[in-house]
Formats: sequence, structure tokens, C-alpha cells
Amino acid sequence: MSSRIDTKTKILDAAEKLFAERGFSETSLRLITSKAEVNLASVNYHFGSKRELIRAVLARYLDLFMPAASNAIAELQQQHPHASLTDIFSALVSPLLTLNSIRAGGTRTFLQLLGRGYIESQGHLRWFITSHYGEHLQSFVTAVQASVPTIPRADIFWRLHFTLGTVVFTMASADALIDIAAADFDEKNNIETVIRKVIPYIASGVAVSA
Amino acid sequence: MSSRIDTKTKILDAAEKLFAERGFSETSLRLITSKAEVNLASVNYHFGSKRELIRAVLARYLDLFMPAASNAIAELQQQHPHASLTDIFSALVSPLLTLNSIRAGGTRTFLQLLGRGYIESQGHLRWFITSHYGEHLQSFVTAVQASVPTIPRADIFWRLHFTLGTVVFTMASADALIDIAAADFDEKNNIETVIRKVIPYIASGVAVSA
DNA sequence: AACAATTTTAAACATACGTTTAAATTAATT
DNA sequence: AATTAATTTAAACGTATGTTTAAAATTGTT
Repeated sequence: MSSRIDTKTKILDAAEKLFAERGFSETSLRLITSKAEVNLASVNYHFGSKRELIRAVLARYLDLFMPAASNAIAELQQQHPHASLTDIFSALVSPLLTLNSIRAGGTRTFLQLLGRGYIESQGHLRWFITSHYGEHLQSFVTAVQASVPTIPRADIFWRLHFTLGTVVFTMASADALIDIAAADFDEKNNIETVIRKVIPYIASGVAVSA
Repeated sequence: MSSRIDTKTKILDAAEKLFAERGFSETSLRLITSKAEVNLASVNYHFGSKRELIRAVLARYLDLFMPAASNAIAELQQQHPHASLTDIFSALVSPLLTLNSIRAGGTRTFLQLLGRGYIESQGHLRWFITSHYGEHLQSFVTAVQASVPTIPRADIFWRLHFTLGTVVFTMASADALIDIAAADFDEKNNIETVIRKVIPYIASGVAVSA
């Protein structure tokens, strides 16, 4: 029993790292199982197929992040009924950084996986995310709408996807960007400081009246 | 002689469409050559390898777009020395839409290719782009810096990368987003209307003082 | 027209992939 | 301890991939 969990977890741990670094289709099951030090066939035994493994990798993070994010938004709305966009985005920082304490580099891995999930695989992961976590997403969208009531909902839809792109793309290249900023501008950054830089950018973009 | 050009062009035309739609690694040479109605081996004969075909597809657009973009920025600075950020970003719209007159759907194809180029293939294409078109990119950065002189250069560095993420991610998933916006908000969008939506968002984000 | 260079073609090559199988091993149950 | 169920394993399967080959066809040159 515990060995089953061990094998499953070893596969998930190796897979999420490789998927985030290289993408889903560029990562073979043989590479995953060799890094995980398990047998090739155990992926199909435990997960059924590669596609289901991809979903399981994403679900493990989403199951942690989505409820935490929803709770953070709900608490914010209780204590601060007219929260600003910056408040709302900032409320997501703690749930995001919590992922770092679960697994080293968890925040960045999660955001990279999210980005690849939205772009690769012709949208069927997009469907998986929106259909399985639609309520959490909707509560977030509703909070955003309430904080900028004058902005049409279609505009909010577009701008939140712009925001997703900003965050996801930035996190995918965070290491390189942090190095460049250190060399060129003498800045010492980490994932959290980068997230703090993103927030005013996206809050301004979503709220712009034009 | 003309048949060589024909075959090369037929390959490039079929490849760019499929690469933009499905991504590089998800598009096989057999699919490309069957759509192009040429022999499978002609890709390796004319381009050497799949990787070089990918670069050729990107280069064909970048060689058109980058000089046009540089010229547009230079003209803007001549005629309007204190151009706003929105002016600068808007100046890129015409060079982008010109790609549509070269090939049907050229603008969308180019931006999707750019997005996939930055996200897929572990940064090889990122290096190719910045090393081959670095001067054009730098003239753009300089123009942005001149238009928001109070913003520290380090902040501009970060925010332009946020902007790159916004554009690249949005364009990579543009088709899906346009479909959703049509279904949920009864909006009829194309690549130009999406570009027009992005500009205020990124201009506001780059200029924000916080 | 004859020859040479270029291009196209069909076939094969070597490799990598996800998946399946059936036996071996381990764990759980009685 | 014996039996059953769950898991791991090595091997093979079938398919798809990018690439190469060598002959055929086409085009350019003299």
C-alpha cells in the first residue's frame, strides 16, 4: 500500500519537474520513469495513460491552490468589502508562495505547468481546468468585477487572460530574468519579489479605462 | 530553378500554418509535406533539418517585420519627439497588419509563431531571435525609455518582459480566446481587434507608478 | 542534341515513442 | 502458513518520427 503511494508520488514528482521545464510532448515517459527510478510500465499501471498523468500532475497543484485562493479572496471580501484590484491580486500571493513550502520551487513549477497546460495540447487541458475548477475561477472573476464595476465583463475576460499570460510567461523565464536583472541593474530578486513587481503592472492593466 | 523556389515556398507556407496552429513538436514533416503536396524528403533537401525549417519559417516573418517596426518607431520619433507609450505600441500595429496583406492570416500566424517560439524549444528560438534582431529590439527599448523617463530602467526591463508575456501568451491562444469571447459575450473578434485590446493594457502596465 | 547539375521521388533506415503483455515479486487476507 | 490480490518488472508490440539513400526525373548549359 505505501509502496503504491511511493511509486505514484515518485512519478508525479519527476513528471511535474520535467513537464514544467520541457513541456508535455517533449517529455517522454521513459525520461520520467528513469528520473523517478521506477519501471516504465508503472505509469500506465497507476495512471492509465500519459494524458491522465498530465492531468494528475496539474490536479495535484490545482487541488491545493484553488481552494486556498478562494478562501483568501473570500476572507478579503469579508474584512474589506471594497477591496481594490491590487488587494485582490495580493491576496493570491500567499496561496502561491505556500506551494513553495510544499515542494522546492513549487510556485514556479505550478505557474509553468499552468502556462503549458493552456498553450499545449489543443485546449483540452484548458477544458479540464475550467470544468474542474470553474467555481473557484468564477469567484475570483466575480471579485474582480466587483472591484472595477464600470469595466465591461468582456473587457475583464480579455484582461484577465492577458494577466494570465503575463504571470505564466514571466515565471517560465524567471531564472533568466532574475540573472539579467542582477547583472545589469544590481537587483537581487526571487520568485516573491518578481510577483510583487507583477502586481502593479497587472492591476493597472486590468483597471485601465480606455 | 523556379520549381526549387516553388517547393521551398510551398513547404514554408504549409509549415507556418501548421506550426502556428499546433506547435512545432506536434507538427510532423509528413503532415507538412502532405499539405504542401511535395515529397517528404524535400524538406531535408531544401532546409537540412526540421529545426532549420522552423528557423526559416520564423525568419521569413522577422525579416519583414523587424525593419518595418524599426522604421515605424524611427518615423514616430521624428514626427512626434515626445510620443506616448500608447503611440509607440500603436506604431507597431501597422507593420503587424501589413503581414496580413502578404499572406492571409499573416499577422495572427506571425504572432502565434512568435509565442510558440518563445515558449517551446527550451529557449533556442529565443536566442535566435535576440541574437539576429537585437538591434531592432534595442531601438524599441530606447524609444520606450524616452517616453517614460521617470521610470527606472530596471522597472522598464521587467515590465517589457511582462508585456512580451502578455502578447505572446495571448497570441498563442488567440483562436481559443476569440471563440470563447464569441460564445460568452457575443463578440466578433479578429487578430486586429485583439491587438487593439492589448495596447491599453500593456501601455498602462508599463507606465504605472507604483 | 548531349551532357551536367539540380531537384524530385519512393523506399528504407534507425530510433523513439506510448502502450500492452505475462511472468515474477511483494503485500494483504484468511 | 496458504492463498489471494496488488504491484513491479523485463520484454515486446505497433506505430510514428526525422533522416538518409540511390535512382529517376527535370532543368540548365554548352
